Amino acid sequence: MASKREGLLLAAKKLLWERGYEGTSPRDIQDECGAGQGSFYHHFETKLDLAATALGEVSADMRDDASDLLNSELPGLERVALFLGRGRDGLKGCRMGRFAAEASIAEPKIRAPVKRYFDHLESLLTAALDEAKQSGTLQASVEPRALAALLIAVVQGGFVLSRIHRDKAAINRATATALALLRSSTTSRR
Amino acid sequence: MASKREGLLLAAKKLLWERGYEGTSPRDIQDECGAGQGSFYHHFETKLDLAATALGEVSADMRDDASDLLNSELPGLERVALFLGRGRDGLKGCRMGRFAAEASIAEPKIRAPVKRYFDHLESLLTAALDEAKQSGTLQASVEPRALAALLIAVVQGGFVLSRIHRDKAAINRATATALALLRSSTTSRR
DNA sequence: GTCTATAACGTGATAGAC
DNA sequence: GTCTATCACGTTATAGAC
Repeated sequence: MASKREGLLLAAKKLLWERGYEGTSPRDIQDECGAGQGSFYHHFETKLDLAATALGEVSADMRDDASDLLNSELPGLERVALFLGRGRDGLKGCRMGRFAAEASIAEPKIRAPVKRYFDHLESLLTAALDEAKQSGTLQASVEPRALAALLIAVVQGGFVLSRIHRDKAAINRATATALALLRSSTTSRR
Repeated sequence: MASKREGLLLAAKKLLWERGYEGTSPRDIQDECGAGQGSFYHHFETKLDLAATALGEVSADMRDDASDLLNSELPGLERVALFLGRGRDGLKGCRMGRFAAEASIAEPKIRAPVKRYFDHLESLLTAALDEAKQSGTLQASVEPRALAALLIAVVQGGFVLSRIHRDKAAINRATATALALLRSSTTSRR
């Protein structure tokens, strides 16, 4: 029933990830999934409308993934280690962060799902770091919220490094170094 | 004499910073500096050619700035502190790093000046961190080169945070936190 | 719901006058 | 060197048939 609609959404998610909003035309999306102009504009009012729907779904999926990873029973710092240590392909870019440099980020419909993801991630990391601080694993001088933002920046900047150096692992070295630094500023060292 | 040529270059530098390569048309550049099509294609073969020239100059300027900042007489860690602590307007984006997410980064003429800047910056930071390690200010467990890449990632990711949260100071909080973390993992604490 | 045809506009570049 | 006119093509969308 909603076959073409789902196809268009799937194609949009793929191309928005690979090329961003400005780099993806309605025509590209149609060709990707074998739909015509009619299907596109029957199911979605504009390109922006389709992109907003697609990004809303991607944002929700990514928030769920982050929750699964950061809400475990493990100690706070180990949950953060899991987040930093999960392998990433730096050449693909972040499906949310890639829009930061685009003009399209000025569009509320684009920015909303993106910001919602980052706010959610920051909350999860802050909670984990706060727990680490309470338990004495982390130094008292660091503020969990500021530290959470820093770690998110490392991941986003890691994507930049990977793309520039054409080295998909550069981002993983950056996150590993961040974790090492975090652990080295830890109170309990046995 | 080379008045229009210089005007075109200046306009290109400005617009490439604000809108990126794909977001800037030859027409935009002409209008920005009051030149016609003729001037554009007399002085530059293509849009890519003009962009490469403009980015080459911006890259050189930025490398010089970085050298001035990081080659002082100060102790290694203090030079790094100067780099991290220099205020940035996170909403403007990095004139080199902003191309990382664009398809244009695949063009050798675009990528070359960008990569050259990041390589230079990494060398300068590595040297400063190496000195800090030699003098015992920094822990022996951290590798200067990996740490340098991490700090560059923090700055680039800081731009992403600022743009997404519409908070030009978000990047400065990220770099300040990175410096605090670096200092807290330091050996000599008086 | 899905298709093809078409339109209005912008892009990147060329031609040729001055 | 600089200008205006023009071009082939792509983009975002609308119209109307099936």
